[in-house]
Amino acid sequence: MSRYNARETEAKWQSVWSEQKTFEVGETSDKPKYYVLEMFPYPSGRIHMGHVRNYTMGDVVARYKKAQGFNVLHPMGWDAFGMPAENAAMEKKIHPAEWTYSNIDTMREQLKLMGLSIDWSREIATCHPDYYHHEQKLFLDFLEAGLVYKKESWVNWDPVDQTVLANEQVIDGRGWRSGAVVEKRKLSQWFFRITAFNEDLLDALNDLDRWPERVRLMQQNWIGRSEGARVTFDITGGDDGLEVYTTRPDTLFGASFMALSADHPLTIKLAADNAELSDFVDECRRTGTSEEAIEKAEKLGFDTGLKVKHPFADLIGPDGPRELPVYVANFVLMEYGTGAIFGCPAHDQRDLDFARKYGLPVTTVVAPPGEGADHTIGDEAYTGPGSMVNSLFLDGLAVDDAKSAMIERLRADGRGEGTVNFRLRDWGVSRQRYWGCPVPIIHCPSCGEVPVPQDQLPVTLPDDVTFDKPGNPLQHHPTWRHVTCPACDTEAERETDTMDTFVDSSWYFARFCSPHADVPTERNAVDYWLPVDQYIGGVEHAILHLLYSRFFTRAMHRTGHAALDEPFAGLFTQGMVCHETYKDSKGRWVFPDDVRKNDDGSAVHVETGEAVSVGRSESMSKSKKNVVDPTDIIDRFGADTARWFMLSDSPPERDMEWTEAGVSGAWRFMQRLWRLILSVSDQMAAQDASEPTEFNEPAIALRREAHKTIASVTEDIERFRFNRAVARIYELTNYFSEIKTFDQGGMDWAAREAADALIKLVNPMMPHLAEEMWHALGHDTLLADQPWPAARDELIVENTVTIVVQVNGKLRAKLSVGRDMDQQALTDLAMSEATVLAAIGGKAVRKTVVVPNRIVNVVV
RNA sequence: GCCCGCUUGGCGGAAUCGGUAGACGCAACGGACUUAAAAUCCGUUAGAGGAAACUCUGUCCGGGUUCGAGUCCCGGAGCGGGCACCA
Repeated sequence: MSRYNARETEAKWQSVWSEQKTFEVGETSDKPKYYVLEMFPYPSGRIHMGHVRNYTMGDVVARYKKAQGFNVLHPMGWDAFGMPAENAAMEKKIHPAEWTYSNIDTMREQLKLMGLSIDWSREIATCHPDYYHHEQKLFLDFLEAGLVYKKESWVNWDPVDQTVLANEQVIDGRGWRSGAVVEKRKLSQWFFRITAFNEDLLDALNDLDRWPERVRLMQQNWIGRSEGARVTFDITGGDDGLEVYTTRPDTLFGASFMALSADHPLTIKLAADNAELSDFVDECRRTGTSEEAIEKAEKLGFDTGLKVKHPFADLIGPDGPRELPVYVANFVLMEYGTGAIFGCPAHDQRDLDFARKYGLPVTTVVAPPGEGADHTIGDEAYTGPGSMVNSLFLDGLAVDDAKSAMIERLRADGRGEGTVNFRLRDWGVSRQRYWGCPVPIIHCPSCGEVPVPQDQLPVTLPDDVTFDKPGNPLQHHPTWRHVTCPACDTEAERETDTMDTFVDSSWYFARFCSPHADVPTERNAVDYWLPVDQYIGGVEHAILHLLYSRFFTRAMHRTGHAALDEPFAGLFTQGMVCHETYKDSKGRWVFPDDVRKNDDGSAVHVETGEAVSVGRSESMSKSKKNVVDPTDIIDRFGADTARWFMLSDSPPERDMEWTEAGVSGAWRFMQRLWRLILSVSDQMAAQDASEPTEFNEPAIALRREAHKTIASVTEDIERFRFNRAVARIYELTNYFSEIKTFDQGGMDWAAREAADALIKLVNPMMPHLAEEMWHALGHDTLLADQPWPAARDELIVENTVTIVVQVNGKLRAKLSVGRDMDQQALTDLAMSEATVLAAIGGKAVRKTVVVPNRIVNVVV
């Protein structure tokens, strides 16, 4: 019997699908639409196993939904702007565009080897002017709608590379590339007003019922809504008021100091003629922003000498906090709240540490249950519930009641109000880089910031750039930025900042609906396809990309480019692909390909024969060399083997381990299934034979197995339990393999039915093999166009059931009886079993619990 | 520090309405076929006792609810993830 030749067969069906445009779709179908999308790849060079896992899952869903009768959109594109292309330009002297497009060509070919059901006619690359043209249009529309603005802000500045760095690119206070100590600089930056939607972005999370709970929680925390109050303190001997934000207005009578951010306007004003304070402010700014730096940084304050009056000073006795000293403190952030706080040491740990350090009073205002006004605070602030003390009109109230009472009183006195505060900040998108979408703005000395007129879009990147000096090549370009002002026709300059690459990926799912349109989105197409019904990708994008996309969709809605707010109706976050790690005796990482495992589990280097130590399994990464090249696997075993293994064993949301043994297991199954279909094919009924009226027992049993499998695989795919679906398919295959003859009592017909069903169930996972088997059984249709099989419930019901007999909850016997047996008869039968009687041991039966068709539990 | 998740054989994992723990796969072991190997096929495989029928113990640990708990509740440990000078 001939072995299944994956390489030839896969190439054959891939070209058939391509020639017949099997997966190309339009908007005019009668079928309901279904949009399946996997996060598009960055063209880094070659595809990796993470891509294979991601796109296999998406393809299972896409092929399954197509079989279920949906008009399925399943597109692919390239997230093609970004730093690595510029790094390659600097290191390898190759133009970013050339590097990127050549990577795209390589990766497209690799992806095509996987046999994905993708509509390649919709392919896009974000670095192509056809794409970023429309991104610039969106930017200008958002600008007009007030959703884009420019402001000065503090950024991480790398003085060597002369660029702004994202927080993630600052490691231990140093630039990740240059190693230079990062400075904080105030720069003019473009921002997207994501905070315009903060309440809605938070509330709408509740309706995303097909998103993982975890991701919704992460976004919720990121948006960070808190309820509190703004309170104004008057500066003693001045006209100005200082406003603070607090979530604990109830503790206002426990206040003992006020602290300002180093970047607070008042701080800056004071520092102007106070050298000591000015030095302190500089010191604060030098403090690293890394987690570690913050952890280690001492809480420092600088006493400005200023005092503020407590809002209720008139009510407070001479011993109370009528006046508070004003400090500048290194732990107060200008970006959160108002950049100023009042400190209540008794009920906030950080305030307590600060108060102890600077000898400030600590007054208890919340007494823990059972304690009174004389309760004293030691080294630990009390943050629990209790009743108010030392707080005049709040005394005796519980914390929550005191909060509302205080807010009400502040409002009545005009001293403050209850407010909601968000942690979420506007999205700074300016990057001083070449390989990104140019911001379509012209700076005119007389007109200010002028949008590039529609008919001058796109603002394209110049090709002739150099990367031989630090900074933004667009700045160094001799002519590119010199233009005339569209408004007044005098000399002006282009904006040389480009946009954060997260902007590119914030709307690509919409562009896929009408990828060749001369506007950002064709409304009939986006209205038809969006939202994405199933989005699949790594959990590492749980916050940024997914939040930005949710913002963008709202902004596109507001500017008329779409008619919905939520881009992704369903989201699935997949786990990573892991592999064992290997190191040689010198501690250098070794590729799995260079390792040979011995039977005892030890490992040696293939070439040198030197012993290699086996480390724990970690997510595949180039730096640890624990990577396996997907095309290598596809070349040796076929794409179907790789796909099948990806789906086997591990639940898709969890990390999986890639093993050679697992791959060969998948390959063996592929061969086994092929042999099974060939061996039974000549015993099957003809394709068009009508269903017999009678079936013998083996035929009924085979049909039951087949229909049970159809039902559970369908359910498993619907619920993203691919590992279970795989197990069910193994079971049916095993069952099928044990039957030796198919020639009587309707068995030939049942065999045809079961084989067709099995092939259709396997199709989303191993489409090439399935297509080949389909044709081997004499079908002349394309399996990719065939409907999903329907499970017939009446064939699944079993007439015989197994009843478990327990005594005091312990298994003692199993009975095989007819379905729906009378409870008393069942109990009698159970009580006649020797093992049951032995377990009862002559004791009196207290009661018997009977669960129909399942269990009898005798309690003694 | 706050929030969230996970913990089941040698391994990945099934069992999620509270009702047979270990489906399915991998690995291992034994056997058949073969001059031999590969491939394939058959069998065993949670632990302990027993010739066997069977019995006992078992789902991270300690309690609890229940006729019955991997599953529900309380407390704890370990691992992983998110957020964090957030006022």
